[in-house]
Amino acid sequence: MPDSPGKDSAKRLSDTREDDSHGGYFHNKRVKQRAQDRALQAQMPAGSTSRVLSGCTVYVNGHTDPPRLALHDLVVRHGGVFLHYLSSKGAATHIVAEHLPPRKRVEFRNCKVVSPRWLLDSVQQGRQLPWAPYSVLGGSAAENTLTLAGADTIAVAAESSTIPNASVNTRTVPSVNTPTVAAERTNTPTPNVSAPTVAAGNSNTPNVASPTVPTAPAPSTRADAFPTAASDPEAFLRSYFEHSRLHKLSEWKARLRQEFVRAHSAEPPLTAPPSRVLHIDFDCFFATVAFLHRDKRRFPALDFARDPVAVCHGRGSSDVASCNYAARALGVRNGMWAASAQRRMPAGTTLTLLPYDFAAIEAASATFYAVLRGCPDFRWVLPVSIDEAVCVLRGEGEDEIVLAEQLRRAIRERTGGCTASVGIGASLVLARLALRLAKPDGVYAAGGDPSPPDSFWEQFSVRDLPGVGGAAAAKLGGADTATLGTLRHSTTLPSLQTQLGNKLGGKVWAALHGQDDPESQRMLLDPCAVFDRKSVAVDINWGIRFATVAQVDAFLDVCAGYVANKLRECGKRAGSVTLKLHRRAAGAPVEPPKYLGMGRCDAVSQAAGLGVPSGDVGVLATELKALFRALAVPVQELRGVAVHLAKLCGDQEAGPRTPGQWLGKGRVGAGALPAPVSTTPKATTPKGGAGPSANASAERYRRLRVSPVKDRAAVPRPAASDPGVAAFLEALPSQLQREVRRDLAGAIGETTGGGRGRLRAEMQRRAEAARAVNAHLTGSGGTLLAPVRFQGEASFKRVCRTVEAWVAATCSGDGPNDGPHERDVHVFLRYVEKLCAGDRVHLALRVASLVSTALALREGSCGDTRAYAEWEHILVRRVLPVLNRNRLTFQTERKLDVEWEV
DNA sequence: ACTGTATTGAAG
DNA sequence: CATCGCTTCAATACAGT
Ligand SMILES: Nc1ccn([C@H]2C[C@H](O)[C@@H](COP(=O)(O)OP(=O)(O)OP(=O)(O)O)O2)c(=O)n1
Ligand SMILES: [Mg+2]
Ligand SMILES: [Mg+2]
Repeated sequence: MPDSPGKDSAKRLSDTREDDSHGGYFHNKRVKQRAQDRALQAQMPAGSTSRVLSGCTVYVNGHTDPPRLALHDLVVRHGGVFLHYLSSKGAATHIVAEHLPPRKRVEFRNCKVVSPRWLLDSVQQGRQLPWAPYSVLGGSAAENTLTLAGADTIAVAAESSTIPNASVNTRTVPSVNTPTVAAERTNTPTPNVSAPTVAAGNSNTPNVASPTVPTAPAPSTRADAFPTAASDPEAFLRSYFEHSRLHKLSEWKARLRQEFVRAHSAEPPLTAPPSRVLHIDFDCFFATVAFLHRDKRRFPALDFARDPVAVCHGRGSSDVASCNYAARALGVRNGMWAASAQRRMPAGTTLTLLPYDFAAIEAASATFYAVLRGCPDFRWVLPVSIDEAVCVLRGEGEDEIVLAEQLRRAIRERTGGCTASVGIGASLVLARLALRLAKPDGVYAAGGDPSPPDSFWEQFSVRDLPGVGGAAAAKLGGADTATLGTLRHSTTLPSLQTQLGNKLGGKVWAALHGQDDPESQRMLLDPCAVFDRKSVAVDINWGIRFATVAQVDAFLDVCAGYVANKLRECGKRAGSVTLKLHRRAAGAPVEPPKYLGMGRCDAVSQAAGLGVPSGDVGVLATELKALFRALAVPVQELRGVAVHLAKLCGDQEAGPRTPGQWLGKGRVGAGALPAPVSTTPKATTPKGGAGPSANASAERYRRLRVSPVKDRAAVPRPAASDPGVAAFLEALPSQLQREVRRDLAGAIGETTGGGRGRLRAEMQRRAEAARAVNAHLTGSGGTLLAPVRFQGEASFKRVCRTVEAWVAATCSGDGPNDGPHERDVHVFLRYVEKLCAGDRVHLALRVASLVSTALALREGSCGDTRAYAEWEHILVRRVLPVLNRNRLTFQTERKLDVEWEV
């Protein structure tokens, strides 16, 4: 027993409590370890952790798969307590083991002894699952039903017997990926194939849903039984991301990068690139993990080296995430559809489709990175993805092949049989190419001075070069590009640059000489700068089907919430937001071949600057809704929605033009920014029962005239502008600002010259957009908007005309009777409020901006400054507060650069 | 010559 | 039943100044 038995029980008790402040120092190793674990979790990126395992105290007994190291990471990451020693049986809430020898079986007969699967599945489903189905001691349950987070239900066969099943594959697994017999790999010593002693799972594994096992239908009736993007956007997004491999790949990558920066940000960049780098990558990663963790009752005799295997969700248009090398030999590739893969099977051969096992993938990756980070030969372990890293060697790496084999072996043994391959070279590109030759389950060190010999290059096609995908390969296309061996002798730098563009041409040219281009080298010299996040986004291009604008608005709210949360987690704010939409292409079928897929689409996007960097969900949602209307994709045609935030700056950091500018104006100190519009009380509104007095208006007018205004270079202004109206303008979503300015430019005759190319396309798009927007606004579609009436007018367009006429009439300049009548103002305000209440803030914004446009136009020509001042007052003091009152959809945070009071 | 935005392509 | 087609970044083209 590692723990001293002499400890008094009070202290022992405190070990299992949350509070460790009872003493001035830690009393034993376990407490210290737990503190380390908490610190460890605190270090982990916020989004990657959870409280799923809180309340669990886990002890891992014996050899497990995934290994103790990976389980430790898992438990700590998800808020559990990990015990390294078991001082008493009661100390742990759960004992995790693959199997127990008879003596332990007796010892633990009253404990919850579960297979590691319980941890993996609990984390995956986001809640602590019942432990009984995972019991290692054997339960009596015949069948249990687990409810997934997404509310689908699957049948789970519980382990019915504890007797080691002779029919289960218990032979040791040296590796599942057999190396190719490539004569070329002469400098690769044959991998040591002496059998490690990791058994391939003893199968306490519950039967996880697989593509070939239909999931039991839910009782339906519940509205959220099958959440769709339209019916329940939040639940839809959660369920979708739960299942999306690409989402997870991106999320994992971001997490790894963040962890790297956190660990290494203090280190200075290198001044010269390292002399050797080692690129390591799991072989057919998802497929290998899925095979090793497969349901061995369903697939007892599967031979991973000979039988083609692929990982996917479904069977027809489902993407193959990863396929094994047996499948690749038959032409199957990652990313291919399952049906397409199956079509490549010769007669008599079947492709086995296995389900994803995301939790086991994470566990294997944790082991992989732990092994690499524990290697003292590496200066840095640069994460490339969940299954791949570039290791920067400290020295010349004399025994690099031996080292590589040691790593591969450690990883294989500690992941229960996942093989990784290693490529080594003098540059990133050479290591990458070598990795390709090494696969599967091998090592290849690229030599040659200064560059490898022709025999090396002849084994690659241009597609093998990093940065060369389908499009670039097609541009090269010619005969001399069959292999890199011929290409590197036949081409020239200018020729490559002509065909591929300046940068890619140069990159390929460098690669053909075994060198990294400067951009790629940045990762080796200053990885933290490269890994520092420069944008935040969410993309949903699956399951996007809407019938109404209101549904899209609700979806955009969820998107805004998602990115705002992500921003918060990484401690940043955004300076701009982009909405990118996919729209069914003309001629594409309404329902594409892929279930709920996007099909053939056109993509359109538009950005909006936020003025002041923001992370506020209300600001983002408002902009997004305005952008959606600007892009004017008919809702029925929508197939994809993406929100990208850019121009990030730190949470605390001042935006590009905030306090400095205020100080520059000779104003107040840094803390004295004006109050947010939304919180500006209308207390100061000179509301003398009727409209504003002429005096008050004139006074305000003068004051606003001299008050400081935002940098005019940064925010271009309409030719005719007044600070008061300009301030109002700036409070609007930027899309509306843009439209107002464009209207002004058009009206004043500052039209921009006609153009060709993109401008023409843009004009066309605008015209189409105008029609679509009209369809929204006039309500001609009927289904889009219930009418809100103004002066008996339901058509928004005609309302706009009425309002314009009204503004014109009140600014005609005939003296004291000029200015809007208070009763009209009241009616107008009520209309604006109704629009807001009817969830049509965008229309309210539009009609309000219309007024400001009309005013700005008139200010130049006829100069009734009194009427103008009254209007300005109405806009700023009465309309804006109404708009601001709608906090969810309108801004809550943006500040106006105008001094309202003083 | 420089700026900013929209679009494309690649990667895993 | 399907099925879960993300996300980040560099480069480029083009328009405006
Ligand atoms: N189009 C793709 C490509 C990859 N992946 C996932 C599954 C892969 O297993 C994992 C790692 O990608 P790799 O490019 O490393 O591919 P594999 O590991 O599957 O094969 P290998 O590395 O042996 O070529 O990423 C995916 O889901 N879809
Ligand atoms: Mg791989
Ligand atoms: Mg990889």
